[in-house]
Amino acid sequence: MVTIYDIAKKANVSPMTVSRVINNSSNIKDTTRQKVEAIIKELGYIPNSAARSLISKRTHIISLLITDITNPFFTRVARGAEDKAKQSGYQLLLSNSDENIDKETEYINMLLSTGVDGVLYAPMGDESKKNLRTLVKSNIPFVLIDRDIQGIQSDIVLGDSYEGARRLVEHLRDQGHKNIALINGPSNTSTARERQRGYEETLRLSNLPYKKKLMWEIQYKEDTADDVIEQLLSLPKNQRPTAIFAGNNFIAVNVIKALNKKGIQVPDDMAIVCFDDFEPISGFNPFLTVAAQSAYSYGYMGAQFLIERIEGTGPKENRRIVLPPEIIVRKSSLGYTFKGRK
Amino acid sequence: MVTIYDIAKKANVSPMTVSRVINNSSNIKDTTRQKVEAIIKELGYIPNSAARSLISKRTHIISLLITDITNPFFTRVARGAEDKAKQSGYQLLLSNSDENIDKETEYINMLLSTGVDGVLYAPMGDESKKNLRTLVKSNIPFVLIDRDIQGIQSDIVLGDSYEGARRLVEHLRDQGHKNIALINGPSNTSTARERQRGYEETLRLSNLPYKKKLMWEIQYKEDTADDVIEQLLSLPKNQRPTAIFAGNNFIAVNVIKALNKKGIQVPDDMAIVCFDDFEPISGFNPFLTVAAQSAYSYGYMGAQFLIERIEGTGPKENRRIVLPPEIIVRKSSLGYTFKGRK
DNA sequence: CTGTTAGCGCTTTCAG
DNA sequence: CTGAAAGCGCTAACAG
Repeated sequence: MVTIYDIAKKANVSPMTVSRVINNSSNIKDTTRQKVEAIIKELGYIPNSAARSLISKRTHIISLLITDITNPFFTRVARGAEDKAKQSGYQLLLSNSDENIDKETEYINMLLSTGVDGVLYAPMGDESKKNLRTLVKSNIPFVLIDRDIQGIQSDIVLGDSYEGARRLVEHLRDQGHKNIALINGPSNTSTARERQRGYEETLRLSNLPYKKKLMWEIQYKEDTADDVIEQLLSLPKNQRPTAIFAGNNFIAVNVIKALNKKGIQVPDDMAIVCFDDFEPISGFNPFLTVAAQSAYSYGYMGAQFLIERIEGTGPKENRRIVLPPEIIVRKSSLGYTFKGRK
Repeated sequence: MVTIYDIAKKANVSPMTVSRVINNSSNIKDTTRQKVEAIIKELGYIPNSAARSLISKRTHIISLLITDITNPFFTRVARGAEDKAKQSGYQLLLSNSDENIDKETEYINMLLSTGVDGVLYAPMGDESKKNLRTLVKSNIPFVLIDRDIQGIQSDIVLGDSYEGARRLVEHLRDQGHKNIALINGPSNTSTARERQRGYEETLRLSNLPYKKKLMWEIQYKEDTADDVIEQLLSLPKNQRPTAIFAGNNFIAVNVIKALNKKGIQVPDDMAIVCFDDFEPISGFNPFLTVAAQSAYSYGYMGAQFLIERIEGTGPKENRRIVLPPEIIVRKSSLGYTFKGRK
């Protein structure tokens, strides 16, 4: 391994001078600088970042803690975060919590000992609060993305789940649907709660009575849609839903699969809408009507805010960015059964 | 920041004893260990990994260098790599080269200075050789995934592109297609070359003459499919393809979009097959006939081999794992035009 | 079983 | 503009 001492010896200067050259310090004679730079190149010297971190307390690594990179939503969050990180000279550490609080906690501990400069944090749910408290105690900057946690002060970038839900349900209503079911994600996430609020509010304002029997809650990751569908289909004909609002894209997929098993076709026999688009596939064989979120921006802006916190630029007050979802109407909510009934 | 000195003072032992406790060294009196551990917990001590790395030359970070996390294929590679890394106590640094050699080189330089323990490397193409040489020179272990590079010695995990191509083209032939076009990725990747070889070989063995005019090469990331489709459609009727073998999933999507612009419907007017599935969406609205690769395994096994290299376990000889693709026949290659013609 | 010493590679501080 | 000394937090090597 080449060190500044090797460079120094060969250049007949002190290690300190080499350090100054590396750090682009001013107050260096041009000829000295050139001589040193030549030798650095010649020997292929690379600064040892462990030694630097030991002094600077900075690693230039930020952690992206999400629930699952495999979800196209988070894939794009990751891409946005990575692009911004790279631009600013940071690297991105990837962690999947799998919506599991223990796994999340394990990662938090790994992150703390790795000494990341900050955490871009999509919490699995309200239980994440204890992990966030750990970060606060350790003085590690973080920015929340996608899901809000009550009582935690930080910058946050998320989507308007309430508004998206409202517009999705309005769309179903406008298609003539009366019995609209909600199959939501777990209510320990702010997004699920907001989506439910939007759902209930829209039904209320539309004079569509909402019934507990039409409202279900399942996990984002485990597929337990079969049970729910079983229950929904066993309702008396006049109460049975003709449309389903799924909490997110994965739930929608599982719901559709469960429906298909029962011989129910989407959209002919059942309309489906959900949150989160399926890029990049949605571009060519579009099927699901969705409230698409600017996932890339969540990552990009989140990383930007985080880096500003790390570097001490950026405002005193916490920023809260709420991005509007875009409703994209596709086949899954445009069945034949209700066409023209409006 | 809490250090071993703080712990030592409070426990009335030497820093070295604290260090031994942290590292689960044997030869520690049980009472001492317990006393120290209690204080570690009390003060919330976390070992400083920069200081450790400075001595051990290990960061317990491995880099995943891929072309684009946004491609579902690489998303799953990443997931596999991360799962294995976590199991073994490593963290994963994410880097997207975007099929761009300069970006890839930039990342290699960042990695070198971060001091990662190893690189799980999906090279953008043959140009990556110079970056691989850099790693070799710096003595950083790496494992290749997905794409092979001539003249580089290392463990490698990849798919059988030749075999997959053969079987996709045979499938098209069996559907009655005579004029089968190839729209391949850039020939500076081993995968594209192998797929082309499989394509040519199958046509030859099937006594289907292959023509230069039916063979095209485009980028994986830039969408230049429109030009190619324009050219293919302008061929005289008896030479015009009725089926297209696309080099990968992204190319297939762009090809389908380009066809649609021209009013050509898939699969009725044109059959399409390609490499790489579109998980997780393929599960419910399946459309493309594909040669699906075990992307997760590439990442998982690749990470395993890499960690074995890092830790000096594992065999002397380089391992070469070639995983067979699975052909999944779906709508996109089952059009009406040729049905029953066989 | 425990402690002392030295040093990993770099930068801060102070002196010239 | 340049250098010497000290130390970041930890552990290897040796001593007891």
